[in-house]
Amino acid sequence: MLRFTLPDGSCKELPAPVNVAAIAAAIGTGLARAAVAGRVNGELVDLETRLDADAAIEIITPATPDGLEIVRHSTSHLMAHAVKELFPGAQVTIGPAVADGFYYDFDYERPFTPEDLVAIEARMEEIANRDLPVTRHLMERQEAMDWFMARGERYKAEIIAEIPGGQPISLYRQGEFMDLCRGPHVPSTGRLKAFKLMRVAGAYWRGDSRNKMLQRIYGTAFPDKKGLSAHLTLLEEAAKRDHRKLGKELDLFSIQDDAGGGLVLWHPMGARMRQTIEEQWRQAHRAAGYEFLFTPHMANLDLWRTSGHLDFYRESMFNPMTVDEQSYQIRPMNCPFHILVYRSQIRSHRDLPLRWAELGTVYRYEMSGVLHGLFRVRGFTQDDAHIFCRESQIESEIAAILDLTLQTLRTFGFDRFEINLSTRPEKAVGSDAIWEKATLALRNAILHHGLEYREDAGGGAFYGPKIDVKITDAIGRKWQCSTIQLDFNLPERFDIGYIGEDGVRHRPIMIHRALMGSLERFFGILIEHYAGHFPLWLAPVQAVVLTITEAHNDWATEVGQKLRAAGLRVETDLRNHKVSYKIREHAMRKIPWLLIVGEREQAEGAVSPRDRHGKDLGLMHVDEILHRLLQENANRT
RNA sequence: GCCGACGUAGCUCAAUUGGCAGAGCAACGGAUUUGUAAUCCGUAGGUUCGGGGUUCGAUUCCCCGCGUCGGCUCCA
Repeated sequence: MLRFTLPDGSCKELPAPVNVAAIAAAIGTGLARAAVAGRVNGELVDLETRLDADAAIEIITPATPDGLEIVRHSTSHLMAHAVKELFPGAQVTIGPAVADGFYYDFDYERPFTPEDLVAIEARMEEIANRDLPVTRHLMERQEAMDWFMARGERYKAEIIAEIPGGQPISLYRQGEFMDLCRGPHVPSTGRLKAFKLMRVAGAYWRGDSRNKMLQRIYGTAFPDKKGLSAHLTLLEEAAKRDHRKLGKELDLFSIQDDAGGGLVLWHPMGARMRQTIEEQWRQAHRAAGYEFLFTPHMANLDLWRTSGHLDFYRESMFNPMTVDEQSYQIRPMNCPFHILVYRSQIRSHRDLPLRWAELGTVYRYEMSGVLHGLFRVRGFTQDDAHIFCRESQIESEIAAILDLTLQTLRTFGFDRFEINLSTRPEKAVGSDAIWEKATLALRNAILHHGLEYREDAGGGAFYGPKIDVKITDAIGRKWQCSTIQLDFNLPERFDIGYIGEDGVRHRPIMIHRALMGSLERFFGILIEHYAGHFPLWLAPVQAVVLTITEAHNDWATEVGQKLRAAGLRVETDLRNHKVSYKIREHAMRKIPWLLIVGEREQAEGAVSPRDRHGKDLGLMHVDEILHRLLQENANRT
């Protein structure tokens, strides 16, 4: 008898030999039907895996993240199978499950067309319906290489050559199709019921642009049709929120060839929003004890030589320009300037910490193919700041920065965070002692906030450990905006110091941090997060007063003036059009409040407010709506 | 940068096998004075991304360039 411990702590005893599927069956028929794989002593295995010792076991169903990944991985094999049937000349390479589905890279004589995708998907359906068993086979290294080489699958042979010795080489067979794979996989192709091929794209073998470009087919798969259609709906929803589309519709910004790719033009409505964002930022920083700097957009190339950017950041920098026979560099970062300000006088330990912030516009060279709306640009403004402090102040400064970060993100409607702490990489500057001390300070600051975090060991930059904060938007997508980065390098390179209590010169610690990251990108995220329906405090136009006929123009004008005088962004629409026409137009502009003015309103010194959901609040005195709007504006809801 | 798809009026899109480049919205002019998501009539609007080629004839086919979009880390 073998004894299997289930996740809930209970046990099942079964006579050997037994496989994972049999254990699932012993637990329940429903579970057995849903099972796609098992986890035995922490390791994922196929259902057919035979067990001949006691073990901790878990049955994996597609409802779990692991199960879903297996379904997707198996679907990628299904796709490769279909491709090999339709295009026998195609070589298979790799085909993993990824965040939203899966892909498989092929080497084929020509690119796949959208029509090919339709055919491949149809063939996948057919193979799934054949319900072929998916079975695992172990092979000797040489045998496996010969097997693939005999079939012209050179990529697979290359992969096998790289598998470390001692590791078993496993292949999975479904019908005529056999693929090198670690597994595990679903037990049969019939288990794959809901998938869709999304697009073809070029992708380099091993992601290296020196290698051959392969044809990558992306697809997605779910345990059932319902999951698939929910996912497709989400994609549609994301498309509706696309900031490039909304940016045009709401006339917020543009990016035009005449100026250049990746260079953003902020239109009046977008600029209003940016000013609101910046004003909020300034006020929060003032309250948190920051000073503000303004520094130039370019500098003598020597500055970038001293900072080291010329060595390790060159690829992202624009070429220098020549001024009076000297080379000048448009800035990719703000930090060297802040250091120059620091260095402009002798600093005492009593001066520290110094917290200096700047909305600094920087220019970075990005390859043309990666430019993407506001998300990936060549000129952008960082909400940058540098804190110079003593070692002993690291922890409290980091804690304060975290505070300000979360407070800022919450203000903009984000309240789900994911925090990442990245520690010392192999190659690094600074002593082990300072790394250890600093990393501990960062960890403590996070714990002090009672925040959960993940540690990325070795993921830090060579010049210091860092904390990244990711936010989750309204449709569940994650974005990294904030970053808090310690720097042991620049203070050294610029040889900055402060005089300590002991009268001796010490090296300060430098902290770089950005909360929103790039204002352009953050703005894009805000647009998508709110789908253009901005909260009142951010909306470029907060209310429009609109008339029924021109007999009400005077009153409407007066209302507009009164609201504007109170600091609200209010327009009046006196045009000779039907109300329904005007309402439609402003509703499409996603204006939060429409204030309708007609005979009755005029007579009573009132307006009839209509909220963004189309709800008519009825007659309301102008002072009352003013109060209400101011309230809403102040609450930032 | 590389692979693929795409590029038509300010915007969203049409235009058989190559045969006079169109519609709606927006703009402009006029009529309409209107009560909660589109009043009616009219006018104007184009180097079909740029350049070259094939052809009697090119938005359409071919080549080059530019731009946009989707990708190019997620290791069998």
